[in-house]
Amino acid sequence: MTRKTKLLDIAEALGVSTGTVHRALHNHPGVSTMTKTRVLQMAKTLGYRPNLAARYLSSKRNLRVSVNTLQGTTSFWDEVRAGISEEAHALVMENVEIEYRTYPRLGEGEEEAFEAALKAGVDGIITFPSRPKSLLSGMRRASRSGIPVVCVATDAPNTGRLAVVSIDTLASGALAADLMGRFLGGKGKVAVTLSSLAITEHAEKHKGFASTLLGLYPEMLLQETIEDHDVESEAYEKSSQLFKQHADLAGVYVTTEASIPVLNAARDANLHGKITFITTDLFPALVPEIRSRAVAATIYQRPRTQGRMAFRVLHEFLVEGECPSFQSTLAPHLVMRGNLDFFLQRQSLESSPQRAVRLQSASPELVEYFG
Amino acid sequence: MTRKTKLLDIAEALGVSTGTVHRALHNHPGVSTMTKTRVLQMAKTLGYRPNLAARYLSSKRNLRVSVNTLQGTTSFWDEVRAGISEEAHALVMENVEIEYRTYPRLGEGEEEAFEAALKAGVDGIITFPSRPKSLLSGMRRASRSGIPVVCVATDAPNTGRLAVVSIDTLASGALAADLMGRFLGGKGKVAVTLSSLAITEHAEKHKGFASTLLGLYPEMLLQETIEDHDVESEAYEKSSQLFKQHADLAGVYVTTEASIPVLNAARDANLHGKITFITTDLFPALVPEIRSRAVAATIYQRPRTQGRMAFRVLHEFLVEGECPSFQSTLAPHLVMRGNLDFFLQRQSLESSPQRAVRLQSASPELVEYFG
DNA sequence: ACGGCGAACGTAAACGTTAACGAAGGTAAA
DNA sequence: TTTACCTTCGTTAACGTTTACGTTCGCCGT
Repeated sequence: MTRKTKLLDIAEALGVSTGTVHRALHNHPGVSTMTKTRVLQMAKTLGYRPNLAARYLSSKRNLRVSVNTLQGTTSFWDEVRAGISEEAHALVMENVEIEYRTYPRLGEGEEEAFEAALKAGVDGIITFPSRPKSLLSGMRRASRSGIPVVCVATDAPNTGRLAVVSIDTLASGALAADLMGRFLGGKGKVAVTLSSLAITEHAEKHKGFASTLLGLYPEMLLQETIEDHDVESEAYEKSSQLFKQHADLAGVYVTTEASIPVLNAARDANLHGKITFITTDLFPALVPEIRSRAVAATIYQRPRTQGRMAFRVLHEFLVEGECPSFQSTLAPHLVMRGNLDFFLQRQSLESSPQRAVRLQSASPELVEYFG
Repeated sequence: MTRKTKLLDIAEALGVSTGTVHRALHNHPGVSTMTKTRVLQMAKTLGYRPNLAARYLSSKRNLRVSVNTLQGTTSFWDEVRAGISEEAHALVMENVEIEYRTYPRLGEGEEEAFEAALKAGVDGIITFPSRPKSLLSGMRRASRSGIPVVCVATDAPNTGRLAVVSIDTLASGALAADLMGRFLGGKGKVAVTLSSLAITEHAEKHKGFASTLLGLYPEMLLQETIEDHDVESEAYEKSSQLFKQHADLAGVYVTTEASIPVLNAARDANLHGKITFITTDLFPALVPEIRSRAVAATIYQRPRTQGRMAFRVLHEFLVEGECPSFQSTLAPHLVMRGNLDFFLQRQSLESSPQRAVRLQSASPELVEYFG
């Protein structure tokens, strides 16, 4: 294989200077249409690919990305932010500044945060579009200005966003359904509780659950769905009512983040050991419920990995002008009593990443890490 | 925050030249002990961290890594190699050459491949130590020569290897046990088939399965374990015998790669629908078994991700002199009939990674990707 | 005293890209 | 014609590290 072609190769092949080639390749002003097309053509035939090391070394601009997420009452978004921060830190090469903009509740202050990020002139945005409609205008504008926006956890369709990183929602629902069917021996009444069918993410999980359950376990009965709008009291009230109406309920798939109120409602209705629960996410309050086997299984949405992926996609686009894919869906992890401890251990390990250094051949310049 | 300290900063602070600083930091000859310690001290107080872009741009040495794995009859190792290749390709910055050395069978040609890699003078090795004892001498030598070795899929203890990337084996076994217990309603006879208890990986899976099963489902009975040594006929014979001896067997956890012979033995013993199977890995022949529900669930070991992680760890060490951790364990994925299709779709997507480019702000230099 | 020889250190040219500045040439206004 | 001002392009100094090569020294042996 011949040496990699560089700017100078293109320049010499055309009898121009590297400056002209650079301007042509980057759509900078000051190049005639003729030479620009000639440069582009030659770049293509020579198979030019930029040397990122040289590019970074030369331009000391630092990228600024805004991370707009829910405030961290639930540990989910803390983990997402941790994943983003980790991946950003791993890119020692680059100089990335991360600005966190959080909003307290679903849809509250979401649009303002986005506008603030735009006004601040960031180079890219990672956001959780809980209310896609309210963000539509802002995201469209960002798209037109060439500012890439990556959605995490849930999609915002038709907004011109660069990419979306999320759990495979259909697969999550389908897995929950198949597990539920197996756990219950293929028969019984089951129900789903979720935040709101208006959110793409939850609607798809429900769809995956329903279609798989009906397809694989035709003897099972799916009751009507509960929407709690992420309000704990609403979750408790509505599920209490559900348990009252269906005393013979065998299983519940809880897609809500507010799974504790649902469990409490079951406990108060004296259905504690009688209902098989499959929940979503993994947070401290859920741990004893899994350990006591009140919850049969929970579907872990890997927030940290979602954060890492989101940043990686955005960064790759900012640096290279392309990104791996428009849609990155992760397979969820299944956590049960059996492997719960391994998960908790993994989490605690990840949150205090003690970097390993090999004494023998470590460069002396790295001694600082020992402290 | 002040600007990053560079070589020149250290040099000026001490009244020496950048060349001396560089030699001191890298243990190169030609520096007095006095100045070397002074440089190291100053580097630490100034918090020097090398600029990797400049480093790479300057030195055009390319890294060579050897990947020693099993020949790709099973799709597992093909996926591992694909993951390595993917991650290597993603590092556009660096110039990494990957040399694949494969051996036909477990322990056959393994040592020779390792010696060949050492003799070829590679900068790092990724290997699958199926017979850790046979590799011990070679790996010890590699360690002394400062050549990092990363183990994939299974560990090779006390060999001085840099790191190991594998599935969390204990968690895998524990998850299988908990699922088995739930599927079977907490009672019944179950058995385990595996390759060999001499392989760390399989021994740990068995340990996780056994302890979780006995701990969580005290009414279940665990029969003695079958070792098939990765020979298909042996797997068939021994499991046939098992089914004959225990006609009331309720479930089998198949950790072997040779799960098909076990399923066939059950079919020939007319136990087809009566036994709940939990298998390992996901390969074409297993797909119809899952679809027909002969296999209740399979534990997917994410070979591609293992490959990616292995390369990433090795690369980070080669470039930065440190690595994220000595032990990277991945959580396995659970594949059932419900989410099978999503997994197959994901695999096919990953194997033909169609890169997405955003037309609007894509640099013209990237036009080549459209072809 | 001379040459030779290391050890210890300085010097400067690479690596490929970016961006600021300058120099041609042409056109339009004075 | 001169002045000014574009457009189009060439020139060059950064960016921080690596590395080959030069330069001092002091020391030894003849």
